Amino acid sequence: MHRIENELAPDPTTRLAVIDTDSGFVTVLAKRAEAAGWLLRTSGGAVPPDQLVAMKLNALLVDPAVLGDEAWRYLDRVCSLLPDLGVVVCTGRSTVAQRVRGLRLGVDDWITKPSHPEEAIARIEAVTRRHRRGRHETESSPVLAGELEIRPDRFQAFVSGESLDLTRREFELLHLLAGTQGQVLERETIYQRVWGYAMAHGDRSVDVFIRKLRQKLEKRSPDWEYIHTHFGVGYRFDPEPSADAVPTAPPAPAEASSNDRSSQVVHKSFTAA
Amino acid sequence: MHRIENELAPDPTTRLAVIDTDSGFVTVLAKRAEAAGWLLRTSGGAVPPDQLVAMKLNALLVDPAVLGDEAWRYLDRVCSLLPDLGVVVCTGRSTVAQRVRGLRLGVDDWITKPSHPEEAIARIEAVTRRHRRGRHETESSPVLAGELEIRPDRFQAFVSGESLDLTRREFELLHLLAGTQGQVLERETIYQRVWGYAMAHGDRSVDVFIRKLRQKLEKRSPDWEYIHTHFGVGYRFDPEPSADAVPTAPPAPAEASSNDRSSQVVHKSFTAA
DNA sequence: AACACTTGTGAAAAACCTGTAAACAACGGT
DNA sequence: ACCGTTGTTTACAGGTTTTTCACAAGTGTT
Repeated sequence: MHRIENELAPDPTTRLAVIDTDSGFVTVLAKRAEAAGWLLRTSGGAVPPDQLVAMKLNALLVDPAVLGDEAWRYLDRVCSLLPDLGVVVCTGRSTVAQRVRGLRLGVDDWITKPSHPEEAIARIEAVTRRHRRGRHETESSPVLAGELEIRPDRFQAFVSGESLDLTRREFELLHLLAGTQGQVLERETIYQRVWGYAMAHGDRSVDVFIRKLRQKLEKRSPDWEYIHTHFGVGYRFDPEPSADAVPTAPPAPAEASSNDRSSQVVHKSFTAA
Repeated sequence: MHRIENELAPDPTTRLAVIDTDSGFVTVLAKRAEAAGWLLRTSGGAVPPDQLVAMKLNALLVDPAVLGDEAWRYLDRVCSLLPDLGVVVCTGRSTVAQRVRGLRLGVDDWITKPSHPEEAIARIEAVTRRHRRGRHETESSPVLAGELEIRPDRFQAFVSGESLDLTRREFELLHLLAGTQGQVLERETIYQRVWGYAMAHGDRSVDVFIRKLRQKLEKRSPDWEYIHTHFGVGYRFDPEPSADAVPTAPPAPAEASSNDRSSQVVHKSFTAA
């Protein structure tokens, strides 16, 4: 079919932190980043490296001016502590010597203000792109949800070790949903992210795949409900034990239980917009 | 066909090609590059992408001015064919739009003349640094998998001392797979890593080599299955004894078993479902 | 209650993927 | 230039997945 290559959000989760006090610049940047579907966090001062680790960032944009005397030391620490993080420095004036020093330290790109936000974004993209290629392509950290274990490295989901036998599309749909737990996603959004291009009007593919997913989930994990329909809107992924599940039972599949709604929330803490 | 020589060595040095006619700039750069021990090749005009492949470059510095009208097309082709190549563009004047376009295309950095050679070098370094990190080390230590012994020092695999008679490609494919045991690798990834450049759409080389590998594996190690197909995705290497293998045998192939990194024995918790 | 619209469902059709074999091209050595 | 080996391309059969479609069932509104 026709694919309307949409440049928007081919990568669902770029996590960027900005350390800068130039509010005008940051605002524009934030708008652009949001449009691209990035997760953004801004700070007006140095963020301790261990906090950066906790944020699981892909890229960091920093103006050393806000770091004061500690700037070089800070950059050095960050770069050597987080070799997988893309670091872009954005300064007012700078000398060749400074830039060379920074780049040698481990900074990936160094741009100077006034800088067009679009270019900053493009450079951050370039840096993270390179980065992603370096480290093993696929985002391979498993996701847990209800009884489910979603393993990107196998393109498959499991319940207590048993595969759901998902096809590729099914897996990608599930992975997307699980990655945005608790959020209602519209069909258009889902289609765009999973299929990679814009959904044609009247296309029911998403519904069909949701059904297939529900079937396979039901088969392996009968006592949980994962995908909820929001009439007129879309779908929401949120694992919860079925109302009609046998709480105590002789053929007790009791082992589950431990997992309750509040504990799933893990991810969302990042978007402290 | 000129080529930077000596493909045999693992080659820790940076291999850089420069496409530019600014002899002054190039000369200084060359001096600096030589001092750093880099292998350098310069050209006054576009170098066909397949020649770039043969050069096994780490980085390419190019002034689009010498490419004329073809510049964008050329950059696009090079970047998509060689996603692992660090590409730095170096122009006279340029607009934000041009730089953004370039970076989006896959260019890693874009600097403008007049540029201090030291900075150019530093940026090329930054661009290749990323890349090198991800590059899996050409380990020469033997790998054990099922009944297999894979010996990179011989470019060959053995079963109880007997060679599988793998060709070079076959060996590299097997080595890659064995090095990522348990993970599903997509064809594109496999091709990229083994062949060194991007897979053309519709290329079946990977499948064909998988079959050859399977044949040779079957011949020497009939009771094991090594390569698993994941429909719509790719292949996964995970040695496991065939279902139909003779469990007890006088010429007992029992000896294997050492390898359990990919624990087939999934922990089925007492879910008496 | 009737209506317009949205969503669930099952099955057929179309598209796609993989294993296989064989032809073809490129290369290296004699 | 010839020949065997290695790597690439192509064609096809058989199977799997994805898309499409018609209709049933459900939801919210007038």
